Order: sequence, then C-alpha cells, then structure tokens
Amino acid sequence: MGENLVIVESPAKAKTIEKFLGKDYSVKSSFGHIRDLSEKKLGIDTDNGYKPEYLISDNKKKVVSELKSLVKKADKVWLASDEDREGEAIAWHLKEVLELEEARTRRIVFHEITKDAILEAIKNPRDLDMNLVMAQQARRVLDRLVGFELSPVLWKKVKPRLSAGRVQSVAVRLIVDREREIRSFNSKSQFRIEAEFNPEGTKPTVKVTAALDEKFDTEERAENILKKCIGADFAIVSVEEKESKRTPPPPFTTSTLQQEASRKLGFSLNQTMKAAQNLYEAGFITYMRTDSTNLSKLAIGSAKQVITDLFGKEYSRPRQYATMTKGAQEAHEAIRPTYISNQEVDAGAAEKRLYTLIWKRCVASQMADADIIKTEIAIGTDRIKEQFIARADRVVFDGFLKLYTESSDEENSENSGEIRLPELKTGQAMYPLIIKATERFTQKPPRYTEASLVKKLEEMGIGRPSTYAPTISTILQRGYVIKESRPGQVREYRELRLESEKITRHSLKENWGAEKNKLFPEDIGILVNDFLIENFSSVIDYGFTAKVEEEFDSIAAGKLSWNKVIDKFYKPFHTIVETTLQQSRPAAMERVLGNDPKSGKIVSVRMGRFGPLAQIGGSDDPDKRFVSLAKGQLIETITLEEVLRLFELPRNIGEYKGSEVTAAIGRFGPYIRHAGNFVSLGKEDDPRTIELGRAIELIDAHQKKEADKVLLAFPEKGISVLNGRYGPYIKRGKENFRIPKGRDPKALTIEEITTIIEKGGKTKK
DNA sequence: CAGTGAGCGAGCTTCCGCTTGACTT
Repeated sequence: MGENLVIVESPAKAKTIEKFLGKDYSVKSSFGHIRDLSEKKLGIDTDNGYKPEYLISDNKKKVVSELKSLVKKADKVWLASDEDREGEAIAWHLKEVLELEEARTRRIVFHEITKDAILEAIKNPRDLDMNLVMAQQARRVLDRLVGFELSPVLWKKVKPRLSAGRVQSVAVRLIVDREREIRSFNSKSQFRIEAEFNPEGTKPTVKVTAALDEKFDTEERAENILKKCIGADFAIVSVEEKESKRTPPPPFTTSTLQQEASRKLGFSLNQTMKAAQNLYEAGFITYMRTDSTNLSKLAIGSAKQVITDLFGKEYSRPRQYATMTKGAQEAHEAIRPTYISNQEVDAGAAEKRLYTLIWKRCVASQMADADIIKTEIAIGTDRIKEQFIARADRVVFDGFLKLYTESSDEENSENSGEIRLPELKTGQAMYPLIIKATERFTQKPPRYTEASLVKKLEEMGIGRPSTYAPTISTILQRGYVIKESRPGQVREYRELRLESEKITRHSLKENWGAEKNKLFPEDIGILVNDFLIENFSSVIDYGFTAKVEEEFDSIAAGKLSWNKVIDKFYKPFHTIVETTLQQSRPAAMERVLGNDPKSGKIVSVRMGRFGPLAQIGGSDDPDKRFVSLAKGQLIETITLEEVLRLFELPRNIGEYKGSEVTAAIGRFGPYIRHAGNFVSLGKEDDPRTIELGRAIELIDAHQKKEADKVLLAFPEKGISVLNGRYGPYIKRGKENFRIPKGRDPKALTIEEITTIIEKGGKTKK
C-alpha cells in the first residue's frame, strides 16, 4: 500500500495514472458522484435555505467503504476529480464523506492523462473551490426542484409516469416546434434553368454544365427565356479563377463524434457511446465524454510523426483548436486514439469502425489545409441579359482531404464530388446541346435525427456530453417522440427542354419527403409540451438554461450566494405549480372534426387513457364508438375522412370452419383474426379490401407454419416444446422455460420436462 | 401482443450529471 491515495472519477483513468506515479501512490476511482439527493423524495428543505439532504446510494456504498479503509492507511489523500463544476463537487463530497482532514488532503487537477501533466499537477496542489462547489449545488437543486415539481403536475393533469425537466422538455419542444414549422411551411416551386454546352474546338463528347443564377417563378417566364435561346449564339464572357483553402475540422468531442458516427456509420447515439466506452476501457482512446477539442502536446507531436511517415512532411501541420461551444468546461482532451501510431485496433466490428473514424478525424486535424482553385465561367448570349455560370473546384493540393471529409446533414449535397472543367478561354464559342428549365420545390425544414438534435442542444448550451444520449433515450421512452423511417410521396414536376431548336414540355415524377431514422413528435409529447408552455413558459423557454448558467457562473465567481439564486427562482415557480394544480383542467387536446355522414353523430378526437382515440357520438351517447388512431396520425392534424376510414375496421369478412374471420389494424400492423389466432398481413394485402378466399389461404398457411414450430405436445398438462426465435424452449401456459444445454429437445419426456420446470429455468416472458 | 376509453382509489411514477457494472434475450 502506497503512502499516497489519489482519487479520480474513472477506473480506467486510475489504472493509467497509477502507472505514471510509481509505488508510493495508490490510485482509486470514485466511479463518478458518490452521493446525491434521495431518489424518492425531494430531498431539499425549501423552508430552510434549500438545504440539500445527500445520501450515499446503494450502489456506491461498497466504493465508499473501500475508499474509507484506504484513507485510513494513507498519509496523504489527493482529490483528482475533473476540473469542472461537477468534478469540484465530487471532490468536496469525497472530503465530507471520507472525513478528510485539511492537513493531509490535497486537490489537484489535470486536463490530459500524460505523465508530465500528472506530475505537474502533483507539484501544484490547491484548495477546494467552495464557490464552484456551491455553483454545482445550485445546479443540482434547481434541476431537482424543476423535475420533481413539474412531473407530479403532469401525473395529475395528464397521465402518470410522465416527466418534465430543464433539459428533456426543451428537447421535446424543439421537435414539436420543428414539426409545426414543417406543417405550416408552404413549398413554392421555381424553375431553374440549366444548360449543357459543347465548347468550340473540343470533341463532341465534352460537356460543360452551367446554370442561370436567377430562378423563375412561373413556367411562362422560364419558357420565355428558352424561347429567346432558340438559335442563339453563346460564348464565354469571362473565366475567373480564385485560390481558396479548406481547413480540417477539429478532433472529435462527444457531440461531433455522435453526429459523424450517425452520418457515416449509421450508428444510433447509444451504439456510438457503447462502442466508445469499450474502446476507452480497452485503453484505445481517450475519454469519450468531453466538450473539448484540445489535444495534448504529446498527441500533437505523435500525430506529426505519423503524418510525416505516412504522407510526407508537407502534409503535416500541427495545430490546436479553440472550443467554440457555449458553456464548455473542457475538463478533458478531445476524443483521440491513445496511441496515434495505431491505425487499427483489435476489437469488435463496431468498435473497429468507430476507432478508424476517430483516428482519421484526429490525424486529419493535424494535417495541412487543402489548396483548391475555384473556377467560375460565365457563358452569355446577346439574346438574354442573364448568364449561364459553370463552377468547378480543382484540388491543387489535397492536404487533409487525403484522409478525411466531414459529412453534412443536408440530404442532397450534389456538389460533393470534384467537377473538372476543360481548358476554356474568354470569347470561345459554346454550342448548347440542351437547355432545360426544371421545376424545383423549396425544401421544408428538416426533421431532427438523434444526432442533429444533440448538435442543436449543444449549440444552445443545454445538456452535457454525459447526458446527450440518455436524454434522447428518455424522451423516446416516455413516448413523447418516436424515432422511425417514413416513406416519401411521389410528386410531379414540370420540365421544359430546348433541344435541336425545339421546346418540348415534360411531366416527370420524383420521390419526395422520405424520412430515415428521424424524430417525430407523438400526441402525448405535443400535449405535454403545450401544457408546459401554457403554464410554465419561463422554464421551457429556450433561453432558460443560458440564463441560469449565467447565475451559476456568478456563484462560482463568488458574486452571488447559491441559495439566494434558488430562492429567486423557486418562490414564483412554486406559486405557479400550486395554482396550476388547483385551477387548470386535465389536458386532452380534444378536437371536434364534424359529423358522421351515416349517423349524423359528432366525430371527435382526443387523448384517452391508453392513447389518442377517435370517437363517434357525444360523451352522453350510450352507443358511442371508439377507435385508436393509427401510427403516424396526430390529433392535431387528422382529418374527418381519415377518422371515418379508421372506423371501417375491424371488418367482418365471413366465416371459416365455424368461426368468424375479421380484419383489422393493430399495434403491429394489419392482421386477420380467426378462432383466437392472429395472422399478420403483408404489403400485398389491405385489411379494408381483403376477401374471404385470400384470408383462408393465409390462415391455412399460418396454421401449417405454427404446427411446424411444435416439437412435442402434452395437451393434457398444457405443456409443449416449441421452436422459437432463440431456439427450442418449453412452454406451460404463458410461462416459458429454457432447456438445459446438450439435451435433444425432441427426446424429452414429460417427467424430464416437469423437473426442468420445477428447477425453474425461467426465461423472461 | 392484435384491447381498452370507467370505477372505490392504495401506492407508485419524476429531475440532471458524474461514473460503470450485472444482467437476460
């Protein structure tokens, strides 16, 4: 046992640091915060200066008792948690809980895990910064008060188990607001005129594509231009060349890693973070929850070496990047390979791919700018004043582009490839091969992906690297939003073509508006969002976090006391909570859509106990009918026609073997039901039109498939052995049991099965 | 798992940020 005990937050970090420090130092981890407010109660005395009541949670008791016994044996204790608000608080909680005496306790900080940085830190200990600790306490107490007072309001006024909070409610609001923006967006169409020219003196196969910068609102105006171009002589008016540079993007932070892994690898936030965690624990990368783009001197030097070896000296350009993000605390380095010389690592498939991405991004960030020559050629005729412009980028020196290009969120980034132009001179004649006026529609604002939502939250200074993925998981789990893909629609557009001195008119089709893995609001999310905005607009305000962060900064600077800041917020907030509980009525978002043409009864939609529903007949109508809204339908936007179609199902389509056959759409899509069995319908069958003959065909096929699944059956005991998704298993009633390894499931006797059941090798559900 | 849309109302649910397990399917 060493004479010095160093406590850091992460066990992987502890392992590395221990190697640097030698025998006299023992390095342990606190596994993050060691205590927190109670999980069940508010844990804040709102009548006595908001005194928080901290508890050591059950899963931290073991860590704390281990640390306690190590403290006893140590001469000096070094609190080495991160240098940010949370880290300072962790150090203070450790000091309190471990009852560390001032004289043998030191607070040290470092921003990178290198030997020099650690030794330097040990040489420069400081005292705990209690102002910073109190700023953290204010943050913690504020979040608890908001979350634990707002959520119960939702339980009473909307539905149990819902939640609201400073971060998650803004995330939901962004998605709801965006959906409404999309809905109210008026897509306008304009005509874009593009031409292909063959330059004078080149082979007939050489084509130069150029377009007018102006767009035309009507087909008539576009056609006028084309008409004037009939028989016109074109020539190059000007050739301009401009030198430009492209600079590499900085190395990854958590948020940019999540975005690029989503765009380039198609990873969800959780997949990315899981793979990154594995790489970190294996020692392959630095810490993956960071808001900093800094690289250690060591890493920059190592990158220089690697780049020189791989690409040559002219490709190396060491640099440090400034972090631009609002509220960044920069306690760690950027995410980078621990050893930049390792181009690949031995790990799982996802880990390997993520590592390569991290390696490329980090190395590229230390490479030279790319030199690009931008060429702009104007082609004109005296018939029209507008000019056709051809643009091209020529890479003179590729620099970092040799290794890495950042992806963009824009869906149609056509100009990503390099476009080359032949040698062209002013005055050179250009022969038009075709001139097209194509109708183009303005783009609606894009829906958020998980990663683009994180980007937005980070830009707003809301949430932290450690919470981005969990926050998105929460709003998905609450049912506020749903992540899914939706097919697009086919849209017609017009095109006029001028070819061989003749204008022809065409009507073409394009697929439009398909969404892949996007976040859509659900009714309950819209309902909760609107309820919160109506009653608690200040807390759900996009600027709320920024405002309170300023106050936390003042607390950290010693200019404000933490409980005064809380009091100023809590007094008015709590009053609104009370009046909302008393006054506001339960929220249901009811909309009356009109009358049912058959019965004349009123048709309405609203939020019911189990989700959104449509209703025919008023609340006092004894014969009122209900139906759930289908996936993708919203109370806010559904039409009377769509609701009436919902009531067409379930549909009785006849009788088979003495039982009724019905068709409907359930939670898992369209199905037919017969004698207690459900048969899913594929794309080729529509439950509204399917006929009995086809239904019987499907029922028989389904029954045959089910029979094949049964390996053994003991109907008198209600026990069967079935072949399932995860292999053979035993089924008794609704309970499933695993079959011990190495047993032939078909050879089991009923006695053997009952002993397996008694031993209780139960599987979940 | 393919339904429900009301009821006596017990007892429960919930936040944001630090950090990893110990689990089955």
